[in-house]
Parts: sequence; structure tokens; C-alpha cells
Amino acid sequence: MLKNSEFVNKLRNSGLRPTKQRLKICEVLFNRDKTFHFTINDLAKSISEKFNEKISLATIYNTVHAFKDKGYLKEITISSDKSYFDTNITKHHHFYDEDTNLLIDCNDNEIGKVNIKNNITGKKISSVEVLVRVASDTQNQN
Amino acid sequence: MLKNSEFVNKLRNSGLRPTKQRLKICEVLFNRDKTFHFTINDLAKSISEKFNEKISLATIYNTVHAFKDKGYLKEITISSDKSYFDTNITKHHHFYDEDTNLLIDCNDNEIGKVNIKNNITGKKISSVEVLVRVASDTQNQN
DNA sequence: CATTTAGTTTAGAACTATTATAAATTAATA
DNA sequence: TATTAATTTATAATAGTTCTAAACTAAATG
Ligand SMILES: [Mn+2]
Ligand SMILES: [Mn+2]
Ligand SMILES: [Zn+2]
Ligand SMILES: [Zn+2]
Repeated sequence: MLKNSEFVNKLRNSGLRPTKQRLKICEVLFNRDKTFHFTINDLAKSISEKFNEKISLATIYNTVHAFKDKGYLKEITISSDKSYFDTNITKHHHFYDEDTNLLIDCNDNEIGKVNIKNNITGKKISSVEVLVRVASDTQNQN
Repeated sequence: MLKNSEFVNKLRNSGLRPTKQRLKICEVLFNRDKTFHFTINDLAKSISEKFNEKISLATIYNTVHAFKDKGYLKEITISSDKSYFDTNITKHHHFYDEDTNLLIDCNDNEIGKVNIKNNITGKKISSVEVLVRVASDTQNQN
């Protein structure tokens, strides 16, 4: 299987050995068509559903953070009470549906380039992120 | 003092009685020239420094949340491990200095209008926020 | 006033996401 | 095989936040 060596590479590049637990994490994270926006709990649940076997939370946290540090995952901050991660590591923006708590990727058709006219002296821009919060038409009219 | 009745109004509008603890919180939050970006801990520290007297964290949390719900404060999400609040309740964007952990307001001179071309069907946009993370030129060159 | 009622403050407990720890297990190396 | 290094795991610790319930204060009532 071609995919497997990809996972091994990602793990090795992140400074981690390709163990069976970590390969299962990779399966859930990277063996999919669409972007996966997830919390650690979402991921833990997906793993245990797919493999009928739990992996320790510590291992999941460690692996996700190693991937994030290496740039194989992005962290998205939408709320202060949970961390969200994203398998789409390209520069992109998000809609956040406050009704369903789901993140949706924006492409350039949906949000134009953000025009930053002045940056702070002596500083380099490390990221530019737009978050568009949306909610059902009939509620939250504030 | 003119300011005091303003505080009383804000409290009453938020469904809170104007007690001495809450008026102190108002002093620190609203009796200032520049925008205040703060965590609950920042606020608690400011209060105890200004008045040489601690106010219970529960009171601070409650009051800040009431003001937020009423729209007298905004919550800014930059990190998943702490909540940040903002006394500038107008629509605006932020620079976040990763070296100093400070938020800086952007005005329209600095970031142009964000062009949202397509919204999600049946949903209403409740906010649009841009966060520009910046860091010192000589480090974090990723 | 005096009494009653309702709202508030507070310390500390509870909760939850996250991180740290350290022993048991597994993998790599010699 | 023996030795060493890395990993997994359960569980403890931590930190921000929310909850609770008792003591306190303010407002309303008669
Ligand atoms: Mn993190
Ligand atoms: Mn909150
Ligand atoms: Zn995304
Ligand atoms: Zn601001």
C-alpha cells in the first residue's frame, strides 16, 4: 500500500517512530478525501470507531502536537475552551457555523485576499487568518 | 463625577446592580483612554494594583461575562488556553505579537475591508475577524 | 424603622482540557 | 541474546473556568 510509506515518512520527519498506534492515527488523519477539522476528542472517537480499539489520549496529544510542530497539521483557534486542528495545511480561511460548531474551509472564490497595508515595524507576518462566524438566519440576530 | 453614572448604566443594562466591587471593575475597564485587551488574570491584577484590594475571581468572571453578553466587551480568540477580552467593541481586526503576547488593534488604514463573496446558504454572518500574527524578524522564520 | 426578600460576594469545590510522570511494554541496536 | 532507547499507557498534576452554598448587603415592604 502506497499510503503507508507516506505515513511513515510523516512520522519520521516529525521525529517519531512509526508505531502501530501512530499509524492508526495517520490513517484517520490523512487517509481521507476531504479536510478534517477536529478536536482531540473527535480524533480519539474516530480512531476507536474505526479500529474498535482505544489509543491513549497521551499518545494522541503527543502525535498531533508533533505533526502540528512539523507543519503537517494546523491549529485553528475558534474558541477558548477547545483546540481545533485542521488537515488542510494550505493558507486558507474559515466559516464557523455557530449552530453546528463546524468549521468550513473557504477558498479564494469566497474570501478575497486580505489587504494588509501597514505591518508593525520590525515584525514579520507569520499568518493571516480570517474567521467568519455564521449562524442560522432566524436566531442570534445581534 | 460624570463617569460614575455611566458605569451604573452599563451595569443596570447588563442586569447587574451597581455594587462597589462592580464599580471598581468598571473603573479599570472603562475609565481609560486606550483600548484594553486583557485576560481575566490581567484584569484581576489591575484591580488589585489600583485599589490595593482583591475582588473575588468569581465576581470578576461574572461581571465580565455579563458585559460581554450585553456587548460592552468583546471576546477575542487567539489561543485556546486563555480567554482574551477587548474594551473596543467596534468591528476591528488585530495584530497579535507572538513575542510579547500583546494584541494591537487595526484600523481600516491597516487592513482593508474583507471581501466575502459567497456566504453559506441560509446563514447570516455574525462576525468577520482577521487575526494577523506577527513575530520578530530574527526568529520564527517559518 | 423593622422585617422580609432578593441579589451579591466569596472561598473553595468541581469540572474539563491539557500536560507531565513514571512504570510497563516494545522496538532498535550491539 | 543482551542492552539500550523509545513508546504507550494509566493516572496524577495543572490551569482556566464554572459552580455552589453560606455569609453578607441592598432593596422593598409594611
Ligand atoms: Mn496546544
Ligand atoms: Mn467564556
Ligand atoms: Zn480548514
Ligand atoms: Zn481590539
